[in-house]
Amino acid sequence: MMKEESSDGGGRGGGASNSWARVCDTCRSAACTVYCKADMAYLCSSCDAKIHAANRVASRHERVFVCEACERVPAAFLCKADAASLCAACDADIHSANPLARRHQRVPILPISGSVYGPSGVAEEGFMGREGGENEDDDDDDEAASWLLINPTKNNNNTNFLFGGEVDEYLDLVDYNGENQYVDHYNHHHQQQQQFSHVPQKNHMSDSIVPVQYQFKDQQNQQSFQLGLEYESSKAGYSSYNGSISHSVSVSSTDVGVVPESTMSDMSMSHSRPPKGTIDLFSGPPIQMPLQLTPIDREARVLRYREKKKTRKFEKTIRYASRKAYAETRPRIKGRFAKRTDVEIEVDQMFSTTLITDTGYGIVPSF
DNA sequence: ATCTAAGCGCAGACCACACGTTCCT
DNA sequence: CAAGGAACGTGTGGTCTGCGCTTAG
Repeated sequence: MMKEESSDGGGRGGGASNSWARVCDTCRSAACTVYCKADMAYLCSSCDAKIHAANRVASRHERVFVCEACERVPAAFLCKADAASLCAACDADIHSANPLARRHQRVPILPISGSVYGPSGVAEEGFMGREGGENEDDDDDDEAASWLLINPTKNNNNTNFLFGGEVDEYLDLVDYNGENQYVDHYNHHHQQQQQFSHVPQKNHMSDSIVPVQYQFKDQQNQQSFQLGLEYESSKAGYSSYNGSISHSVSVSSTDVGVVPESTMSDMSMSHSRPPKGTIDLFSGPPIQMPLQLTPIDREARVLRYREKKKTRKFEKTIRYASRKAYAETRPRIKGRFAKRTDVEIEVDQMFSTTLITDTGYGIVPSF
């Protein structure tokens, strides 16, 4: 879904967004976040707030969020699964990538009118309070923050194990989870919870994404919870995808304080205690979270998260075509690779020799 | 309303081995 | 410092298996 460097006007760079994001038509510095139909202008959230909060007429202007993928054209669809506003092109691009993506439920995006920054919507401080605030990013921000960042005042002693990784791993986790449907459930709360200062410490688990479920696979009496979400997966008709997601997101709510405590409490979690017989891995003293994120750091991390989210790919990527070719020709027993017999090796050698002599080329890995 | 069994779907494990990377001489 | 070899780690796909969820009885 790589975006081409289109030439449809709109300056590049600028602000805290992508270098190729369209910049605000007003301030010419920040990345635009909404498109005002009435003004036919792309505006950053700051200018949008200023302009459309100026008077009642202006506040009635219908705006639409800019596509979160290309950030260059107005969004046409809202992907519920990704919690992302996408233009038609990006929507088609992203959701044709693989069968899972195709199952994402999208709805035509509705224009915004009135003040999205006002108190009626969300607390101004929370929604627009940050410098260079990106309102369309707030879902992402909140999403990221809700997972990455822990309420410093309630330093949950359960959070450290699972989310012991550094923030980027957090991000990866969220990224991995893909589905952001919990955002809606969390938004309201996290919009009031923008001040996070602690992030987990880096762990030594791995440098890659590890599904949450995997880490607790062996724990008995694991009680999955789905972050208080009603996925309505089967009802919605994308059971398989949501199923997998639920696997990813599902964690032992009892054993792990995956979610910031405050969130947990708001979710009316019914499983607040480990079941009897299980080992509470998190009952120990809380690990200190020394790292404090400055707003800039936070911004950078959220941006990085968003970048990764945009470029994520669900399809399997073949890094070594030669290995793929070998794997496909390799003998198998019940799907498993089997040892080659001498005869097979000789045949292979004959073929490879023939191939080289015929074509003049050997098998060269293609990257 | 609750329990149980059956059915279904998905994620992960498994295997051998060529190739890439790292380390050492 | 460069070159060569050894050792080790990685990646690849089809099938099986276990687990969780849904549905029916």
